[in-house]
Amino acid sequence: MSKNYGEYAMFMKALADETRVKIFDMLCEGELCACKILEDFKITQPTLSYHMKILCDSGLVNGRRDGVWMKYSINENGLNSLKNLFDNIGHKIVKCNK
Amino acid sequence: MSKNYGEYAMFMKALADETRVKIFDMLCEGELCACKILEDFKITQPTLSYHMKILCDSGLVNGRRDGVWMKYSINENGLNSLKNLFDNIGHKIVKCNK
DNA sequence: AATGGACATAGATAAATGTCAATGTGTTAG
DNA sequence: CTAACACATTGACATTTATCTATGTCCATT
Repeated sequence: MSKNYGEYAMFMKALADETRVKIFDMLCEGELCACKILEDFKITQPTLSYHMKILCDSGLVNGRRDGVWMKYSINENGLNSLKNLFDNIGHKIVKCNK
Repeated sequence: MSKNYGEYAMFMKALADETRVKIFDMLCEGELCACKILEDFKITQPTLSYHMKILCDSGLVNGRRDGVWMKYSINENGLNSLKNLFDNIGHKIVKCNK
C-alpha cells in the first residue's frame, strides 16, 4: 500500500499556520459561528474567511449556514484521516525508539 | 496552561511539504545519508540541503557528519514533542466524537 | 422592496517558499 | 599538496501565501 504523501502534506499545510491551528483547536471544543471565532483574532473578516476556506477544503472542518450565520465544526471524516496519519507516525516513533 | 500554537504551527510547517514529509517518513526507518535520500527525489542537491535544514531547525531531525557524508536521523526530543501534540489532538478527537 | 448585517469574492500587494545554477567549504584519497 | 567528492551557502527567480480594502451575495427584518 503506497502512502499518499500529498494528502499528508495537505493536512499539515492546513494546520501549518498559527491562526488556523488555533481555530482548529477552538472548534474541537464545539461548533462556532464565524463572527465568534473572529473575536479571538486581530484579523479582518475576509482574512478569516480565507482561513476557513483552507480548513474546509482540507476536509478537517465543516461549515453550514444557519440563517445569516456560518457555523463551523470539526469534520469527523477528516479528523479520522488525521488520526490515522498520527497513529501511523506514532507507530513509527515506537519503532524508532525501540 | 496556555497552548503554544506557534510551536504547533512550526512542526506542521516542517511537514507541510510533500518532499519533507516523505523524507521524514524515510528517516523513521532509520538513519540515512543525504546522498541516499537524494536518490529518491527529482530535486537537486542544494534543494535537498534546503529541506534538510528546515527539518533539522524544526527539531524533528538530527544531522551528523560521518567523514564526507551527512547522516540524518529522527531526533527523539522533537519526536516526543510532536507525539505530545498528536496526543493532545487525539484527546480532542475523542472529546469531539463523544 | 429597501435596509442592514454576516459572510464570500476579487484584486492588489508584500512576504515567504521552493527551486535552480554557481560557488564555497570540508574531508578523504592519492 | 592536490584532486575529487559530498554537502552547504549564495543569489536569482517564479510561485505561493497571508493580508488588506473594496465590493458582491445572501438572508432576515421592517
